[in-house]
Amino acid sequence: MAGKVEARKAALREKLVEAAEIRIARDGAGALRARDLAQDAGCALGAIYTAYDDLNAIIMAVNGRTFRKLGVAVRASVAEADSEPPTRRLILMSNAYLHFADANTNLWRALFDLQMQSGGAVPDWYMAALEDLFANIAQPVSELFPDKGAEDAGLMVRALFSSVHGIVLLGLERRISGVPPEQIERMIAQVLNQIGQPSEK
Amino acid sequence: MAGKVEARKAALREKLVEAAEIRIARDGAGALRARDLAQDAGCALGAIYTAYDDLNAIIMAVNGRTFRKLGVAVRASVAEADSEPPTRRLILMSNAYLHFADANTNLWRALFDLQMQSGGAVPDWYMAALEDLFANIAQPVSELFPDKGAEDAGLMVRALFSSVHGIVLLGLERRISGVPPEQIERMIAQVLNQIGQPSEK
DNA sequence: CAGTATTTTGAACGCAGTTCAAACAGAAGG
DNA sequence: CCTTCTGTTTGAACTGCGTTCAAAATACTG
Repeated sequence: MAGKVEARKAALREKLVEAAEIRIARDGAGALRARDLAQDAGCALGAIYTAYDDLNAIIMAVNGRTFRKLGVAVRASVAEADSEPPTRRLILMSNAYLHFADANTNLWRALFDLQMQSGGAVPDWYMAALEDLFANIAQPVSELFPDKGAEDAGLMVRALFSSVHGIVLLGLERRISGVPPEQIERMIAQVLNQIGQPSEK
Repeated sequence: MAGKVEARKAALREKLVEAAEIRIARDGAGALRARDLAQDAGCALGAIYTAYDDLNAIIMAVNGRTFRKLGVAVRASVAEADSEPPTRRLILMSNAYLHFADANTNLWRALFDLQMQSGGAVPDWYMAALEDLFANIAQPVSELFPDKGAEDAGLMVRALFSSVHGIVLLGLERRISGVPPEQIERMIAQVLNQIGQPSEK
């Protein structure tokens, strides 16, 4: 039976990402240790490297799961909000983004903590996951700025995502921003309401 | 002579930050190695730890210099622009921020890459340097939103800084954003012009 | 110049990620 | 049931890191 070995390896991969996810969520991606992981997954140290190229690959696998959860959270925030005005929908999604980042800080940080040195190329599925996130805000943006061409609209989508990301990023870094979490929502709303306000004719 | 030893230590500290700055600028803070640093500074490995607590403290010292240079660049961008409208001044400063980050990517990244685990507290001068950065944009913001109270204005200042920071951060990460650098300016302008537009009254 | 205090040094320690020779388990043949 | 062969699993060992600290070098003092 050839599938037996495959199945075993798949089970190991699964156990490893699960263990890694728990540890990253608790202590951050920087504190992930191969030896701890082997212990948690009940495998030998070397076994890790039969399932993944290196620790970074495991972090990337965890990132894949995190992206999925983040996508679910963001989409859920506007699932029942079709009839809300676009600015309101942007705020709902941004707040969902904020709350996800706040509740899963270490996992969320790992998403943007790609080990910059290693290799260089980001996997395709990673880019695709980001595009998916962008896609959520493309609709409200096109409603807000119907006159913009495809290129400008695309830039605006990225710009808005990046803005909210920046506010959440520095906002959650209490030590840096000095802003308590409950005020981050207000900052997002201030910026998005301002952006979404109708132009003076 | 007691000052002799002090002077020597001060010279060593200086040589170490300079060497560290060069290496960080070239290879990033994550690639800084104690042994390389000792070689560059022409001192023994252990000597590093007579001048600084650890490598992190040296990175922080480099961050101090980077903050000063960044402050100079941002202030210079609006030095002759007193009579420009506030939105225009915000855009000028943001572009200066972008260009500084683009030209000194590794040094700039190190500013926000504080080793989150170590200690926890950020030094006072670091917070003060950030406040200085914020202070630059407080003036245009108060002109744009004269009705906002002190608290809301403060939040808006932080929100705008964070937004621009986010746009620059993800924008410079070509692998993530897929946006060529010359378009980042357009994103910033789109967002700030939108925010600065007069309300429909 | 001897003796003492201070500073500087780099070998050594502990702890990482990763490798790979050896131990092992399973299948096939005798 | 044992032997051999094959592919898998293992964890000791290798390398490279930040950091320490006993010893060597240097500077001070009587």
